[in-house]
Amino acid sequence: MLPELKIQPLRYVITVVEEGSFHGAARRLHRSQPALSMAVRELEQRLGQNIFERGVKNRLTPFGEYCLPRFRDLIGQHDRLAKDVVNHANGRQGHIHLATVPSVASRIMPAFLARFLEQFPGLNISLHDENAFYVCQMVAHGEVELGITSLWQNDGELEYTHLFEDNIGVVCRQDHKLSAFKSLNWQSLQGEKLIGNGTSRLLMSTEAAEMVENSEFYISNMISLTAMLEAGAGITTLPRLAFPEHNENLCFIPLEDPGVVRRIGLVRAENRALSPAAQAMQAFVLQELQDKER
Amino acid sequence: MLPELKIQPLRYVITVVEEGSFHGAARRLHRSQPALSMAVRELEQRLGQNIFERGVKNRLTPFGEYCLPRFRDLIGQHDRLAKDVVNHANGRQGHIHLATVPSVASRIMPAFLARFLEQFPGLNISLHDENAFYVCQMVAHGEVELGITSLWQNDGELEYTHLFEDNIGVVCRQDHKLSAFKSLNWQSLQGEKLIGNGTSRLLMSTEAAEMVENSEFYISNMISLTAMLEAGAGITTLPRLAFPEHNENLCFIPLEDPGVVRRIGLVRAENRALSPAAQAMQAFVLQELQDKER
DNA sequence: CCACCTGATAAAAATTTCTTACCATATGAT
DNA sequence: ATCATATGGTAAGAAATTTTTATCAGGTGG
Repeated sequence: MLPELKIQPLRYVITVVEEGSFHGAARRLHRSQPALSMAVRELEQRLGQNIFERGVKNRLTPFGEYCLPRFRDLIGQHDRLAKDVVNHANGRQGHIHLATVPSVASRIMPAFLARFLEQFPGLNISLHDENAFYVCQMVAHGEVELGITSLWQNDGELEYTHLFEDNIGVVCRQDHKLSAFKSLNWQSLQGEKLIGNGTSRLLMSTEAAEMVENSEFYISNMISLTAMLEAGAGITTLPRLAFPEHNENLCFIPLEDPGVVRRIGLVRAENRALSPAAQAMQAFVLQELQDKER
Repeated sequence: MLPELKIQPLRYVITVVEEGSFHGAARRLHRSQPALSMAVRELEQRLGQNIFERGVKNRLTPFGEYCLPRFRDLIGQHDRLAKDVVNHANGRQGHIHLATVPSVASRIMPAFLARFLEQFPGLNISLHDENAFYVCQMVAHGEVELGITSLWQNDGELEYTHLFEDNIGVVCRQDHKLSAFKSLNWQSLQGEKLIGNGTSRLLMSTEAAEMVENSEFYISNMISLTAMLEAGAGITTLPRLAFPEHNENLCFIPLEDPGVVRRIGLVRAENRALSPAAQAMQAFVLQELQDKER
C-alpha cells in the first residue's frame, strides 16, 4: 500500500530544484544526467503524479510544490539522524556513566577527565564515587558502564583489567612517634590505637587481621577519619592514594612487612557491550592509567 | 562524510527487535533470513558499530539502544510522508481553490460540492464567487486552479471546456404586462424601462445593444437589482441560472428572437498543471455538469 | 541555420539486494 | 548423552536496481 521512498531520489529532486536543471544537479551530485532523469521518473511513476512540469521549462507541478518542503523535511531528519548516529558510533557524542572508589575519583579523575574531554569534547560524563563493593555492583547491574576500583569479588559477571597497585601504609599525626620511620612492619604497630575504615578489609587476609578486628573505632567517612587522626585519637591504615596528600598534620608511612597492596583496575560487565563512548574511554583509561604507580 | 541510510534496513532492525529474532522478522517481512542478516550487518559496518549483541542471544548493544528510537522516528516520519504524498497524488487530500460566477456558486455548487465531497471526503475547498471577468483573471493569475464561468476573452492563457448553455430571458414583476407571454422577442420590449446589470454585456453583440446602452439604471449587485425589480422600477435581462428561482414576485420569460445564450464552461490555466485534487474535481465537473441544461 | 543548451531514451555495465543451500551453535526433550 | 529443532552466519549465484555511455529530439540565441 505505502510505497517505500528512498532518500536518494528525494535528494535528487531537491537538487534539481535548487540547481534549476537536471544537468546542473547531476554535476553537483557527481552523477550522470540520465541517472537523475530516470530516478525522478521512477519516483513520479510510483507516486502516480508528476513532480516536474514536463513542458518547455522544468517547473514544479502543484503536486511537486506540495512535495518539495516535505521531501526537504525528511532529508533534513535523515541527515541529522545520520550525523548523530555516526557521532555516537565514533564516541564523539554520548553519555558515559562511570563509577570509581573515592580515592580514584578525587585524586586521579579530575586530571584524567580533563585530558579525556580534550580529546572527546562532545561527551557527557557522570562520575559516581562509591566504595569498592558498590562500584562493582553498579557495573554488574548496568547502572554504570565502567568502574575503576579494586575488585570486591569476581562473581563471573565482571571483567577486570588491572591498572596499577596502590600500597597500604600507616597514617598518623606528624608528631606521632611512628612518623620518624621511613617504613614500618606490623610488629611496630603493637599497642597503637588502630582506627578501622572502609579499606581495612584489605588487611583481613594478613597477619594484621586480628588487630584490625580488635580496633576500637570504625569510621567509614573520610573527613571524619581525618579529623580523628588529626585529633590524635589513634592511627589507621590507608592505601597511599586514599591518603589526603596535602594534609600537613598527617603523614603516611609505607607498611612493608605484610606488604599489602590494593589492586586497582577497570571493571566492566562481561556480557554487555559498551557504548561507543565508553569504548573510547576504556581505551583512554588503559593508555593513560595502566601500570602507572603513584 | 555522512552515510546515506536507507529506510529499508532500519525497518529490518526494528522488526528484528519487535519479533525478537531474525527469523521471525524475516517471516513478517516476507524476506529470507540471510537478507536481514546481511542488511543489518551492512548497516553496522557502515556505522562502524554493532547494533545487535553478537553473542548468545541477540540483544541490542548500548549503541543499538541509542539508535532504535531514532530509527523508529525516521521511519515514522517516512511513513507519514509517504501516506500524505500518496493521498495528495490520488486527490484524496489537498486544497482546491476554485472560482465561479455567482449564479453557478449559488445554484449549482451547493449540491455539486456535496456530491463531490461524498466521493473525496478529505479535501478542502475554497470557493470564490466573482464576475466572469474576475474569475478568468483569478485562473490566469493562479489564484485559483479552476473556474466555472462564461469566458471573458480568450487571451491564450486559458483553456476552456464547454459545460452547458444558459438562456437569457427577461425578468419582470409577476403583475407586469409582459408576464403573460411564454416567450418574448426583442421588439416587444420597446418602451420598457430596462435595468442594466453585470450580465447585460451578453446582449452587446445583438440588435438589443442600443437599448441596453440607453438604459437608465445599471445595477451590479443582485440583491439591489431584485429589490428594484420587485419595486416595479423596470425590467431586466438575466441568464436563467441567475434568476432567483424562488422569488414569487418576479417571473422569467425566455427571450427568443435574438436568442441569446451564455456559455458556461470550465476554465483552467493552459500551461499550469493541476494539483491532483483539482484534477479529480475537473473530472467530476465534466462528468456531472457537462451538457446538463437547467 | 547552426552551435549549444535542455531533457528523454535504450542498452549495457556496475552495484546492490535477495535467495538458496549449507554450516555451526545452542536449547530442550527424550 | 543424543537427537530434533530452534537460532544466526556464510558463500555463490540469481534477481533487481541503479548508473553510465551513447544517442536522440526539441528549443534558444547568435
